[in-house]
Amino acid sequence: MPETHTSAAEKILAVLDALAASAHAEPAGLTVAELGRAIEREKSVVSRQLKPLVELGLVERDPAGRHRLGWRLFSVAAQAGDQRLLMLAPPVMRKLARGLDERVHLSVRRDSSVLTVLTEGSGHAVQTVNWVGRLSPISCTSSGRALLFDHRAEELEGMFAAGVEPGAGPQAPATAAELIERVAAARERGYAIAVDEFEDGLAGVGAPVRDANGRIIAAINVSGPRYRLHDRLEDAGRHVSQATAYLSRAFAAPPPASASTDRIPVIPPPLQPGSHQQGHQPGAPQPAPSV
Amino acid sequence: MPETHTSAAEKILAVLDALAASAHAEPAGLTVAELGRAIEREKSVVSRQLKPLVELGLVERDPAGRHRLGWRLFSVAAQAGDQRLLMLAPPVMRKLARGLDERVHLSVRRDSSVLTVLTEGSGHAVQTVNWVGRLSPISCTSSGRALLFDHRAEELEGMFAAGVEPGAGPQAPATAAELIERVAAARERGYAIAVDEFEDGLAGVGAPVRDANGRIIAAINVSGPRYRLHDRLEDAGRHVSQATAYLSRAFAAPPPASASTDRIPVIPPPLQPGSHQQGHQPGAPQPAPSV
DNA sequence: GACTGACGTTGCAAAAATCGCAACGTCGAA
DNA sequence: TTCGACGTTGCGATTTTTGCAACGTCAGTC
Repeated sequence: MPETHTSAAEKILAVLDALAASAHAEPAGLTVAELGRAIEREKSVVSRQLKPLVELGLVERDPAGRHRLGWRLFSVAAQAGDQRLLMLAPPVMRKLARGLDERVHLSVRRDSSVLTVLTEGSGHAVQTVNWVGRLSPISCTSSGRALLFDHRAEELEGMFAAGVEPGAGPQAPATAAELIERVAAARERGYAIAVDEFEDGLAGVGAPVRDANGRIIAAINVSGPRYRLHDRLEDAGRHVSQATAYLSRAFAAPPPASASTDRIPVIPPPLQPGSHQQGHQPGAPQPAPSV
Repeated sequence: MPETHTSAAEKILAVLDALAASAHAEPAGLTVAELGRAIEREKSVVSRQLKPLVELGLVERDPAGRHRLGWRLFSVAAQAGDQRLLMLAPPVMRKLARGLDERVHLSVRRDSSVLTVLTEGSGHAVQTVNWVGRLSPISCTSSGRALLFDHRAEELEGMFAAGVEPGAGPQAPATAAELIERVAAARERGYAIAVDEFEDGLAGVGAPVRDANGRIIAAINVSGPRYRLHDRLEDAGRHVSQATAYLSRAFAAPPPASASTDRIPVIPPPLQPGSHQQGHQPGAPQPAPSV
C-alpha cells in the first residue's frame, strides 16, 4: 500500500516554493487564501502553518496580509559556501527566457547525471516542463553536453562504457563515438545543441558556466518544442553563450573582499576563447559541485 | 500552563541553522551524531529528520556522511528579491570580526527598531551575545544611529516623541536633543559610537550600508565590552566604515545583468563623501527593507 | 443600510507524524 | 578480539497537524 509519508519538511518547502514563485509576480507575495490554492490545502491549514514561519522570520507578512520569503531564510543561506552563482543567475535567466520566450534551466553535474537547480518559464501554453530538482541524462541533453565540454575523448568513452542513461529520442547518441563527436562539435561551436535526443520533438541549446579557474561549474540551457526552436537554434545558442559568459565573469568577480584595502574589485574581462583551460586539468576528476 | 508548541518549522530551522553554522568549520558539515549534539536531540531523531531533508535537496550528505546545506535551499532563496547584500556581507563581516576580534552584526531597520540579521562572533570568552533575529532600540545603539544617519532633526524629534525604546545604560540619550546631536556627530565622523548606552559596559561602533541610490539599507557594527574597545574606537570605526563602503559599492554593482550586451559591469568607485544624498530625499519615509 | 461573498482565524475530534528508547549491524582503534 | 562510536530501524506513546464548521470582519452591491 502506498504509505504516503508526508514529512513536515515537504509541507514547509511547498509553502516556501510557492512564495518564491510569487516573488516576481504582480503584486508580489501571496495572501493566505492564494497560498492555499497554490499548494492545494485548506486555508485554515495554511493560516496555522504560516504562524510559526512568520514568527521564525522565514516568512514575512506585510500590512496588507501578503506573505513573502523572510530575512531568516537568507540569513541561513548566506552562511553557506559559494552559492553566489545561484544568486546571480536568476536575473540573467529571466532575461534569457523573456527574450527567447522558451524555458531556461540552470543545471549542475551530479555524478553521471544532470541536476536541474533553477528555472524560468516562458509564456507559451506548450513548453518544456519545470525540471527543477530532477535528474536528466548527461549524454543526450544540451545541458549535459555543455557540462561535458572539457572532457577528453577517453573519459567520454569510459563514461559511455560505464553506462550513462540513454535518451528516449530517436537522435540520442547510440555510440561513444557519436557522443564524442557531438561534444567536440559543441565545444567548437561554443554551445551544445540537442534535438530529438532526450525526447522526440524536444530541442535544446546549452552552454557552460565557468568559475575563475575555468572549471565548468554549471550549464544553462534553453529548451522547447522543436517546431518553435529549429529555425533559430543559432540565435538561441548565441544568446545562451552570452548569458553564460556574463555569468562566468560575474561569478569569478567578487573576491571575498578584503575590507581593509581600498582596492576596487572589478569583474574580469571575458575569457579568451581557448584560454579557459589554463591551469586546469580537463581530465581531473571533477567532484560534483555542491551548488 | 506554558503550552510548549514546538512547530515542525522550528525543528527544521534548528537543523538548517546548525548546518549553516558548520559551513565554515573544519571539517565542513556535520555528521548525524554531531548534529544531534548540536541541536540536543537523539541521533535517531536526527537521522529520521534528515532523510526527507536530503530527499528534498535542502540538505546534502557527502559520501563521508557529513551533511551540508543543499542546493534546494538556495534555489528557493535565489528566487526572492534583492538579497544580494546578505550574500555579499558574510565574508566582509568575517574579515572584520577576525581583524578586530569582536562580534560583528549586520542589521536592518524594522519600524522604530533594529533587526539583527547576520552575525560573526569573536574568539573571546566574554563577548557580545549573538543577537540575530532580535530587535534592539534604534536610538541608543551604534547600528541604530548608523541607520538614522540621513534623518533630519525634525524626524528624529518626532520619533523620540513617539517614544522610541530607551536604552538601559547610563549614557543612553535622554532627550531628543541628545539623540540629534549624537546622530549628527556620527554622520560627521562617518561612523556611530555608542558606549554604555544600550547596556552599561557595552561599547559599539557602526556604519551604514547604502544602495546604488545612496539610501541606507543596513548597518554593520562591531561591539564588545567597553574595557576592550574604548581604546580603539577610532580604529574600529575606520575598519567598519571601510567595510560598509566596500559593501555599498559591491551591492550597487551587479546590474541585474543584460545578458545580451557585452558591457562588462564594474563595481563603481567609492562614493564621494557627502555625495551619497544625490537624488535621495533624506526625509522621505523609508519603508523598512524587507531584507 | 442590509446583503453578499471572500477573507483570515479558531475549536474540536480524528488522523498522522514525531519522539524516546532499545536493539542491531558496521567500522576502526586499541 | 574487544570496545566504543556511528547510523539505522521497530515499537508504543506522545505530540502535532488536519479537515470541517463556525465566527467576526470587511468591501462591494443592490
